[in-house]
Amino acid sequence: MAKTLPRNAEIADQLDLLADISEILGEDSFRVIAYRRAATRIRETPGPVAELALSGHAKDLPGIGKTIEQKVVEIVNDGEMHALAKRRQSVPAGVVDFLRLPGIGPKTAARIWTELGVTTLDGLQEAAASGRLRDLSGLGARSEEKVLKALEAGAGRKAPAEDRGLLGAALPAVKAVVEELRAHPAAIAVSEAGSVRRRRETVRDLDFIATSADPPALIASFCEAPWVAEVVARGDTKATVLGHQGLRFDLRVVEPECFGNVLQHFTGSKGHNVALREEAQRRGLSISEYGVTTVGTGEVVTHADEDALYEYLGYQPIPPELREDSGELEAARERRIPPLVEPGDLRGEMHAHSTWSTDAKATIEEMVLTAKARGLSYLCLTDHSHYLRDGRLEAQWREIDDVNARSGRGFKVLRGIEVNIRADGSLDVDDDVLAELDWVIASLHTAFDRSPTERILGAMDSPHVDCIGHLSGRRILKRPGAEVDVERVVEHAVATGTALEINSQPDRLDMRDTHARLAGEAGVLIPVVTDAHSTAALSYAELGIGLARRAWLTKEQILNTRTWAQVAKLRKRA
DNA sequence: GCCGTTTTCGGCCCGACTGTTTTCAGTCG
Repeated sequence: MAKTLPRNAEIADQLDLLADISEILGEDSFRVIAYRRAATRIRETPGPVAELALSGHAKDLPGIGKTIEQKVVEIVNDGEMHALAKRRQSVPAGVVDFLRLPGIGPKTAARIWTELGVTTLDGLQEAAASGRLRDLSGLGARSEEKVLKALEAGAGRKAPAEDRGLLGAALPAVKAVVEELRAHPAAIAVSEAGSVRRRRETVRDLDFIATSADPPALIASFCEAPWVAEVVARGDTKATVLGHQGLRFDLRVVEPECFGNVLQHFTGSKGHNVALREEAQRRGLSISEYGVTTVGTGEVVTHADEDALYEYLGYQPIPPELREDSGELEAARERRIPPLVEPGDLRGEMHAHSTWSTDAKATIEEMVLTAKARGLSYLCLTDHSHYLRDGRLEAQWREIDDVNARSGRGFKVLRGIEVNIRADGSLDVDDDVLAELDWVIASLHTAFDRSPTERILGAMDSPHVDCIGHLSGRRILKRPGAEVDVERVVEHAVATGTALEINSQPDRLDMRDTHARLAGEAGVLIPVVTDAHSTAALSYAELGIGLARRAWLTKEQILNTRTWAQVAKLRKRA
């Protein structure tokens, strides 16, 4: 039997651990950076990197060379990179955990271990409590205090992803704050920044950049807003506050002439900025949040406008969602950044539920009214198949007909369904019933670990299945989702003419960005859907559009930017 | 360890903050 290949996440974790250990051992810092870069690259690669490494193509990925490719092959063969296996012998496992504590980096971690002989978090806690930490030069009572406080809060013992929240939870708050700041008389320009602006699926700190005629007044209004639970830091140009749900908001007020530079800097990503600066450096330019310096002359140029900054550097303006160091700089140099799909491009909803699904909250009519108000012209009602047995499907159709009769021209409800792909791969609705429907979504809802890829491929073979719902079944921050071979699925979607949805539920966002990009490049038709179980949830479309933009998708690649008549012609049964 | 519009060798982003120290190394984003 074939060996199961290590997942990208596992390879990346090993590289990150190797980087941590190498850093503690004081090895060449540029090699450490190379390990970390490779780890990030591998984590963001849509297909299995192990497979690429075996065929000698992993080194085609930027940041991966012969040596790291070989290390990936070692994982396949022996379960662990040899360099990692060797170094683990020399550094106690607990010392690596020190790095997760604030203020403790590789140098300090190494000295705590070698000079104090402390090798566990418990040992560190004791050393800090008994005042032994201050024996190290450069560390004092303040450092001990900080370490103790962090350890009490559980730092170092949990995974780093756990302090992130869902974009869907943060985005409404971010928009409200931007609007509030803009309405202030002292405000000139206000923008969100950071990972929210890039529409990353999870976020931590929420960043805002503003220009103002009276910075202290704007800062004051920000800190004294009713939604602020605690002011963490407050200066004349910068403040950090906590909201009541624990979200952290960061506002920087800057001079109007460098608004573009600061916004670009604080939008990130870090990888994008590093790559941008490296390219600039080769041309004798130095970029910072304060402007672009020509190294030879010392001349500094600032930009009030972010697009103008990119143009000055020789790039087509790059939408925030693409700034992940995943090919956007090269594309922008060659002016190949595509016009990305926008929220207003959507014409219909293709995955939504009504009270016919007992887990949903709104009637068909209520869903229709909200969809209409959002500017849509059709809605595929795709209630769960298991709630539509024993004549209930026909009854649902009668209600659909009634609603259609009442809502008149300009809007249409289509007969759809979301069928389950059972553990054995079969669909839980008969073909003769599916044949009568306008839109059929097949989804995994159970047994995620039982041959998910084969079950999905099988569902796509059905002439009645128009679309696969939430491909992996993941719940962000809750469960990882099925191990689906996305490359095979995408290939088969093209071959069978099956669509693959982008599900906009805040904790699904499934397919994820890198997979959606792969599907789009292959020519799969991709509906952006909300899977709404309430009228309010129809607004999640914005999250799905953010995901689609992160996947470099244009209006043409998104199925429901078309009218229903146009969509119907693209169905596999058409 | 990776990489190339000066380079297959010799580079590798930038600035602020922190805690400690007295000029800075380490950490952070």
